[in-house]
Amino acid sequence: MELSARKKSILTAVVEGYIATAEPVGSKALAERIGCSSATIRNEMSELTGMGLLEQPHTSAGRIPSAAGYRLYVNELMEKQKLSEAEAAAINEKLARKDEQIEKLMAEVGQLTSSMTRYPAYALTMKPPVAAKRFDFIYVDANTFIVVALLTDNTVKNKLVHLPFSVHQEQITTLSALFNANFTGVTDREITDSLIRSTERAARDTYGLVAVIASFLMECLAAARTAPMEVAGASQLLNQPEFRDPDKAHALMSFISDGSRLVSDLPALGTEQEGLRVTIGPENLAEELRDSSVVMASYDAGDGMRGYIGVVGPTRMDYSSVAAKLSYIAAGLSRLFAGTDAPKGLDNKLVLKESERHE
Amino acid sequence: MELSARKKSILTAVVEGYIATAEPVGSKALAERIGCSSATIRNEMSELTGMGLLEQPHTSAGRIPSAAGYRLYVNELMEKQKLSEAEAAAINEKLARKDEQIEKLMAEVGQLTSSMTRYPAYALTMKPPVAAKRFDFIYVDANTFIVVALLTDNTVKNKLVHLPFSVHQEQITTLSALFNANFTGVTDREITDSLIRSTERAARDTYGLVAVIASFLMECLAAARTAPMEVAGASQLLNQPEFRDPDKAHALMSFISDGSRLVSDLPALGTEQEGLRVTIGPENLAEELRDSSVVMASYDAGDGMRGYIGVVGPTRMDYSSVAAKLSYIAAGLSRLFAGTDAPKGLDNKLVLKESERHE
DNA sequence: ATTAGCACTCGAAGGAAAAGAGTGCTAGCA
DNA sequence: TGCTAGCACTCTTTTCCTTCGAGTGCTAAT
Repeated sequence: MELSARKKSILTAVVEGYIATAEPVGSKALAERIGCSSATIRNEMSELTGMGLLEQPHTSAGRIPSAAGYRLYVNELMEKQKLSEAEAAAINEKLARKDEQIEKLMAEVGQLTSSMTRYPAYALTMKPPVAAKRFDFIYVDANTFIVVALLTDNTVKNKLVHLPFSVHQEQITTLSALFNANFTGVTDREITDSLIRSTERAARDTYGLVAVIASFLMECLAAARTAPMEVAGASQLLNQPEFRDPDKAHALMSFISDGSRLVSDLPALGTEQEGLRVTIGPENLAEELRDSSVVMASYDAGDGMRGYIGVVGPTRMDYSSVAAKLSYIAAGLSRLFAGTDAPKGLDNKLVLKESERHE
Repeated sequence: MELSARKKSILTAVVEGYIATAEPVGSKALAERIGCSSATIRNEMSELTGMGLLEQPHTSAGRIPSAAGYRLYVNELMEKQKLSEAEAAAINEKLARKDEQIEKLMAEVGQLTSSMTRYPAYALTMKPPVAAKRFDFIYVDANTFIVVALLTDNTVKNKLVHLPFSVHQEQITTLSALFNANFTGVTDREITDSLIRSTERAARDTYGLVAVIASFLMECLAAARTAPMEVAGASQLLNQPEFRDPDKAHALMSFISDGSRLVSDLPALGTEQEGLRVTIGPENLAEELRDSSVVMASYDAGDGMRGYIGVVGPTRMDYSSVAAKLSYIAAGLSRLFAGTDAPKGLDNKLVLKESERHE
């Protein structure tokens, strides 16, 4: 059922008023803004309450939006807000010098997001499965060699291996050839015991060397896929009046500080609109988030990777402003990963397309 | 001036009572424990107050320890507490399976420390300067090669380089030889412009390749030295009654969440006793820590590295228990790094001494 | 030196009253 | 029919006052 225009503006005004002040909004305050008397507003509000879009904390208080009210506001009523030039400039400046390794970049993006929105923020990247493209074994000395693996996502992993016995250069070379033959193009799930056994036989490896290197490879491949989740600015929660109760604050903060809990619940839900997803209060799966809202934006991290940034806050979150900021940052990140912003901090004569580096 | 034995036990009782209850301690409560009447206690407490060891929140309240009182308690009165077997077992178990890269290890140690003490914790490692031991350049294709650097701390760093022009295998080999000749044994401070220039000339490098690789190297060396600082469990603060005021909690939490602020102030102060250092309230340099105390323990991380773990809490911190736990964890870490605990998670037939891996 | 006793202080807790904000409803008006 | 003015009513918040109790400081007695 479609709402009348006036109901819409009343709902909008209640939502925005409540977002701004954290106090229930009364009819009198709206009369001027809507352009009719407070009694009329009261009637309308009463109906909106009946429809489940507004709530009354108690009989003689103003109205606050219900989860459904927020949802309607976010879906239909909210105006797309623009960033101030100063804000845009601040974001651009932060993103401009980003040529670091991806973990650091994510950590800084998290902090940027948190400081711009004044809510706790998280940042993560989802990667597709990877495999090794090639192996190189560097012979260091009789007891030492280095395994270097170039992965399909163009990251490089390495491992220094010390042995309690001697090997010859040729043995290393053989091993290298075997790994290049047997383990390239293989994802972590495809590394089976039988693959390891057969390679061991081929290498005449009685010391478990193959197994060690294979398990190193599996670890790398698994790690390359799991998202490094960054959480920043958890203490921003304490700015919000709804978290002046330390117990509530503590509960939510422990939850969001545990990245794994957050990430396992987040991507499952909500529908995405223009790369933006808003999950309001009880829509959240996690019990701990039932009084909170989550706004997340996604961006294209290149090579089929998808990245996410988001913030957590009370349901009374400034959705409009947060959405604008997240979209802006996400767009900046997409651009960054697309490489149209040349990575800086390197000698630009070279225009190296610097891959993600691993340390 | 030396305190009488009775004054000492009164001070001890006040400190421990206040630590336990967060309430000012009155004379009546102590009478039984000390073994004389409350009036006597009052006289003694009055003198202790005069000496600046105790304080009165207001006329008709009990006494609480002053910073000086805590200090005296920590230095002379506090009994070394032993861990319960369950606690020790929990720590051992956590530390037992630690063969990961150092950043992850530090993060987990921080979390362990925080969860054992119920205070926010931090963990960091100070490393001596490092240099490269050897370079290997892996030719991938005409436009791509990988630089692998083995550092003196036995970590391996690598970088994938894409070129907008072609190179031959031999050019890469030449470059490799030059880097092994000019850049091994060189710390980050010693990489000068003139060194880069002369290498560039020797390599007939007109594309700035040498500069790019050198700057990569500098970054690695610098990063290898700077401590990765991990902060964990900041939300534990909210368990403490002194941080029920959200503003205070927020102020301190933002401070400790910013690792750099913390690390710059911490190591400067306090005197270390048996690897343990306690900094009480106003002894802290940082304004934000003036109402808080910091306890840190150091451990030997091998290869001349020193590691630190610590917790931040109210001045009314359970120094005795925290000190015991930190010492135990620190000792465990020293043992871990000394390698007497064999790293697990690897095929033990091999007894690989696995170096720190870099990704 | 220690203790019992007592007057005094000051915060905490409780409770009634007043204030204030907002509603729901009814009646009147265009 | 839709809007508005008015008013009684509800419920929270604030304020103020009292009471209570813990604890002190001091004095006098042991």
